[in-house]
Amino acid sequence: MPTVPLSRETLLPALAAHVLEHGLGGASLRPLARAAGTSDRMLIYHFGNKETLIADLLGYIADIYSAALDAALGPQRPQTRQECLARILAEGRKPAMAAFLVLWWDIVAGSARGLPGYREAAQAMMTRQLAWLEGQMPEDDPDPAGGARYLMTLIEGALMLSAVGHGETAHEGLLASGLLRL
Amino acid sequence: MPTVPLSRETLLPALAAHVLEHGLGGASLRPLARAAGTSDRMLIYHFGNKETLIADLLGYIADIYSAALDAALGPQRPQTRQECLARILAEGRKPAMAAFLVLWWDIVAGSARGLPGYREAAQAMMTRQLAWLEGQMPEDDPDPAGGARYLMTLIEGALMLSAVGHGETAHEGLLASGLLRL
DNA sequence: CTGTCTATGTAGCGATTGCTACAACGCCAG
DNA sequence: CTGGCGTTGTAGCAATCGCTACATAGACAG
Repeated sequence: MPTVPLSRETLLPALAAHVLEHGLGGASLRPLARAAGTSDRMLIYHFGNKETLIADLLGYIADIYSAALDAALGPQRPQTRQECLARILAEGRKPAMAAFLVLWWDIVAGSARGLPGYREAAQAMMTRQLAWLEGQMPEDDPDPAGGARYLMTLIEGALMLSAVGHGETAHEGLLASGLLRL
Repeated sequence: MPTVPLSRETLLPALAAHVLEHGLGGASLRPLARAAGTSDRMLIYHFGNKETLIADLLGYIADIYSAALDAALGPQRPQTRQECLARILAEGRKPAMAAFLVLWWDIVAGSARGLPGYREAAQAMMTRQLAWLEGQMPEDDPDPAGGARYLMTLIEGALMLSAVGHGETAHEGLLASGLLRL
C-alpha cells in the first residue's frame, strides 16, 4: 500500500480523533503521535511546537464541527421557535454529539483560562452555530436575530447544566419558559 | 510563632487558593505543596493519593462557594424577574468572581469527562445556586420554582457565552427575551 | 557524480510526574 | 527508661514531559 505523505493536513484528522476520545488536557505528544501513526519527533517537525499544534488542531476541529453542523441541517425550516428549540436539543442528545460535547467543555475551560488558540476556536464554533441558528428561525419570526441569540443562550445553558448533572433543572426551566412543550 | 498542625482542614484553604489562581489542569503535587507550605510527601500522607486530594479539594471549594453566595445575598428580595436577573448578572461580573468562573469551567469540563469528584462538586454548587435563586424570586411570582430554573438556564448560558467571547451575543439574547431592559 | 534540501529514525536531554522506602523526631503510656 | 505511634524530612524510583542533536535516506538540480 502506498504510504500517504505526512503533513499538517494529513495528520490533523487522526489527531482530532485522538483528542475527541481522550480530551485535550492529557494530550501529550507521544500518544498523539501514536494515534497518527508517527512519532513525537515528526509532530514537532511539522508543527514547530506543541502550542501551535494544539492551536492548529483546534482550528481544524472548529472546521469539522461546522461541517457536521451543515450536514445535520435539514433544508426545511421550523414553523415556530418551540419547534426550532426542540429540534436543536434533540440534535445535542444524539450519541455522536456526546464526544464532541465533552471536548467542547475542555475548549471552553481553555478559553476562559486564556490558553492560546482556545478562545479563537470556541468563538468560531459559536459564531457558526449562531449563524446556523439564525437561518433556522421561523420565516415569520418577528425578530430572528434576537430570537436566535435568545435560543442560543438557553441552549448553551441547558447543555452546561446537563454536563454537571442538572439536565432536569434545565428541562424544567425550558418548560417554565413556555418554549418547550410537554 | 506557633506552627499550626497540618491536617486536611488546615491544608485545604491554601490548596484552594492555589487552584483558584492556577487552575485544576496543571495542579501537581509539588506546586500544591509549596503553596500550602509543606511537601508533596505530606500531601500524600494526609490525603492518601492525588485523586482523593482533588476530590476533597473540590468539595471544600463547593463549600466556600456556597458561603460566598450566602454572603453576597442581600436580605431584600427583588420585585421582578428582570430585577432578579440583572442583580445576578451584576454579581457574576464582579472581579472577585472572575477567578471562580475560570475554575468553574475546569470543573464543568472534568464533570463532563467523568473525572472522580468533579460531577459531585459541580452538582452541589448548582444545587446550592438553584436554591438561592428560588429564594430570590419575587414574592408574587406565579411560578418561583420554574422561574428560577428558567433564569438559571439563561444565566449559565450567558456565562458560557461570555467565557468564549460571545458575551455580546448573550446580552442581545437576554434583551430579546424581554428579561433584560436597556 | 555531487551537492543540497526535505523527511525521518534513534537516542537522549533535563525537568517534572505521582508516589514510596527509610530513617528520625517528639510525644505519651507503661 | 522504653517502646510504640503519629508526624515529618531526605532521597529516590520509574515513567512521562516537550524538545533537540545527530545521522541517514531519498529526491532532485547542476
